[in-house]
Amino acid sequence: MPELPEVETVRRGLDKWVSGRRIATVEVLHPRAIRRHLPGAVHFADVLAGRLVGAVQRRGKYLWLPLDDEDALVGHLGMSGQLLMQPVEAPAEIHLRVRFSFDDDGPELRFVDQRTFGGLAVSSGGAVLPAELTHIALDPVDPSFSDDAFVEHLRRRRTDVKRALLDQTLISGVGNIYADEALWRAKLHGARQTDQLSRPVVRRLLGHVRDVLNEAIGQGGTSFDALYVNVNGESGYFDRSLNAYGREGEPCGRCGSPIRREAFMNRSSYSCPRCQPRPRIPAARTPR
DNA sequence: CCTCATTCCTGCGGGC
DNA sequence: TGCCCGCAGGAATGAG
Repeated sequence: MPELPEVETVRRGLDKWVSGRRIATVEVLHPRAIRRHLPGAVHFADVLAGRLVGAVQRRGKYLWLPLDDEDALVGHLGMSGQLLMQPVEAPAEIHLRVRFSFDDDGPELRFVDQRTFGGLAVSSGGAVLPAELTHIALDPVDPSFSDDAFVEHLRRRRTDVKRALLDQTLISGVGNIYADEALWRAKLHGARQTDQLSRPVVRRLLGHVRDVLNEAIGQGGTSFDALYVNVNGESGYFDRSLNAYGREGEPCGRCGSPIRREAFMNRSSYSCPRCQPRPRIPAARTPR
């Protein structure tokens, strides 16, 4: 499940392996992988052939390869997407969706994606910031991220704090895993209402979000299975550091209470029943 | 402008 | 042995 640390790990690998190289040919093996590229697969391949790749960029869970002539190749890994560097002669992966060769005949770039939630698209004139990403908020690792603006914005919302953390237009890069980890560190239940949290509490929570993301980046991300890997096909090992996510029934690292799992937004939330008590009024929705 | 539910997709594992 | 179902879940989309 690639979130910011996993995408950043991929970005670093891509930057090392494809920046400065010129794309030769592009082969689209599954149309769904380029569904966001409205002109279609033939145009996608044609417009990328011969383009020089610049320094690889990232915002939240999106990454993009700036191209000469100010366009950009935008990518999102979705649930199971991988961007892999492979020797040209390596056999095709089962879920290989798009393949890029380079004019130096070196290793090729492959987009592999089992569940096809991810995708690639060419953004016209999007080298600095692709138009497809303008609605995505800065991520907390970005030097331009404003902590003050985030605190005010979140407190003006009327929703659960976990929903807010997952809202990419409010803060980007946080997914289910790191939301649960940050909430555990902040000793907050995800169902707490955003408009009832004090500024210091929100600020502290943001600090934990940033810490957990940075620590995970330092360890090459989290991986529970082979679905998430870096460009060399290796898994990160931050999962050894997880305190809440996926640990149902295991003792809380602070108080020893068994970690609980609750349904939330058609997925799972993990938390400590003692450190993170459920709010007394789960969803008191008073008309304004 | 919000807020929220729905939808996309496939492999895996549990239950019967 | 094999089938069915639920689960994993990021983000676009549209309704209200």
